[in-house]
Amino acid sequence: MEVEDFLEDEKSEMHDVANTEQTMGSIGNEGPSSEKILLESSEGLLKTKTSEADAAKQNAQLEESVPSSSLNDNHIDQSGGTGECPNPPDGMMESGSSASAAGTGFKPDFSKLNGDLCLDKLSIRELHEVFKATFGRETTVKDKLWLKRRIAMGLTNSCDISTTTFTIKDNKLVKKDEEECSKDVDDSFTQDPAVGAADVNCKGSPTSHGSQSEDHQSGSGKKSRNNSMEIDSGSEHLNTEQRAAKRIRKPTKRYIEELSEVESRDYSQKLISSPKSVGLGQISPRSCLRPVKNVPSDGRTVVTRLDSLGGSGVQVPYVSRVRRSRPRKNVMALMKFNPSDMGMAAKLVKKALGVRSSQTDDDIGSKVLKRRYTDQIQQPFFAELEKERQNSVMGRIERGENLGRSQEDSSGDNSDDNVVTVPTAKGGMRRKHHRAWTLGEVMKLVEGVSKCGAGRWSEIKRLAFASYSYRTSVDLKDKWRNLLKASFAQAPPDDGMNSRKPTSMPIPEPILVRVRELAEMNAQVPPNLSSSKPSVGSRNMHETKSGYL
DNA sequence: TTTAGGG
DNA sequence: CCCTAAA
Repeated sequence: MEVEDFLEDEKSEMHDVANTEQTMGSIGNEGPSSEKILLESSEGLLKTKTSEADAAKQNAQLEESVPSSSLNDNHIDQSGGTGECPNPPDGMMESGSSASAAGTGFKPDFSKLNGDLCLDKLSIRELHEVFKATFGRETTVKDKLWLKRRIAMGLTNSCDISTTTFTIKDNKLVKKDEEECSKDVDDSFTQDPAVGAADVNCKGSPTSHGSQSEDHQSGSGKKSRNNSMEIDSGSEHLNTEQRAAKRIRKPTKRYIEELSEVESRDYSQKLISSPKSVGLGQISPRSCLRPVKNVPSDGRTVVTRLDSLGGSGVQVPYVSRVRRSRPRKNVMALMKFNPSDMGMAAKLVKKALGVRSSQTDDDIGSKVLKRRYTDQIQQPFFAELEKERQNSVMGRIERGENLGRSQEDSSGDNSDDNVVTVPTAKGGMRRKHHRAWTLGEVMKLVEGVSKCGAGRWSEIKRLAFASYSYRTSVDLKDKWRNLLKASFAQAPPDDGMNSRKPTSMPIPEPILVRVRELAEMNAQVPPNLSSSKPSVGSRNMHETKSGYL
């Protein structure tokens, strides 16, 4: 799981990089010096998950760091004007290429990372090099994943400590302040060849930039609490590894969803400031409501917000929770079945491609695909069902219904989803993940029950509702329960049954009749009512049919 | 994971 | 619709 998480993280990081680079382009021009872009984008890769606070901090440290899209000019000017690197020591950067070295005095060999910015693509050997460049020492670890992880982390951390502790020169890690070098670190480092050089260079190291970086840190909740110890000290796994886990741990889906729901309104209204953080000039302690639009390769827009998890900033995708449905193990099997109901495909496609940027839920995308397939491929069983329905009561109804309110059917699909409502503070309980049942759905359900029997919701779900990623088996069950209730509650066959609740869409009597039949077949009839509806099916069935045919 | 029920 | 206990 961890591995997966990590991989995923890397993926998302890449997206961010793309985004970052874009942003870069525009900002770099006005920036003090534009050569930094290179370094910055590299940094961007690695600090994807850092909070805005961190970003601010880095602003101070890098002469001008990745301006997250929402950072305003102030930040940049500030950081730039602070006189970042007062005077980089002579030897420091051989290239004097301003940029990199600038604030941090940290100049890893980013060329290794440059270009595709993807550690993934590097060979072990290359990774070793990068590792060396990053940590200033060799490594013999063969594990690619470990290396990548380590490097990424090292670089990330370097943002924290580099200012006061280390600097890199010619691929070698150089300690800046001797005092800072704790024994532990020394010990571990003396094992390394590179350390020799490090120690030598230790003296002439640049002056600390801590001063100005602290200025900024006053604004960012947490300081860079780490000194030399924190850096990769060769104690390999333990300390750092744990920290790594802490830093990059992905929020659970549930967490994301829940948070999204809660904050959804805030976003739609004010993007930057939330009620909480607006008052404080500083960054909100909890989560910086800062939606960032990332444009992944697939073209979809992903909105993320920053949240602080475990102390470190994490980009939490802002999604709208449609429903927690268990991922299907066998998608193909799923796609095989699907009863009719076309037309929604178009809508869905539109929706998926549409303006909605919050549509991140995996549902939609796959839904569209599934839908497309399933429109073509129909499971024989339900195909037949479909055919059967053409001449049946249901068919009649369905078609009529579709004519009458087809718009609503599918638009209900659109309008309702995502408008997830949530309990409001002052009591008003708005609808949450509510999706009105369309008649088509109801009928599918009924058909499904008739075939599979009530209770086998899973089956029915799989067969008749494969394409509705919402609607879980539980939903079906619930709906059936309601139908049952409805079918028996009101509308005794030949009574004035026009007294329905104006609120909910009335279910056509024929359907109710059918439900009743099925209920009786399944002995689901409420005991008290069972007597009132003794003479069964054939008559009712016939009557109903004739009535509509 | 799926069902069955209660809330 | 959500949540859970059971199976």
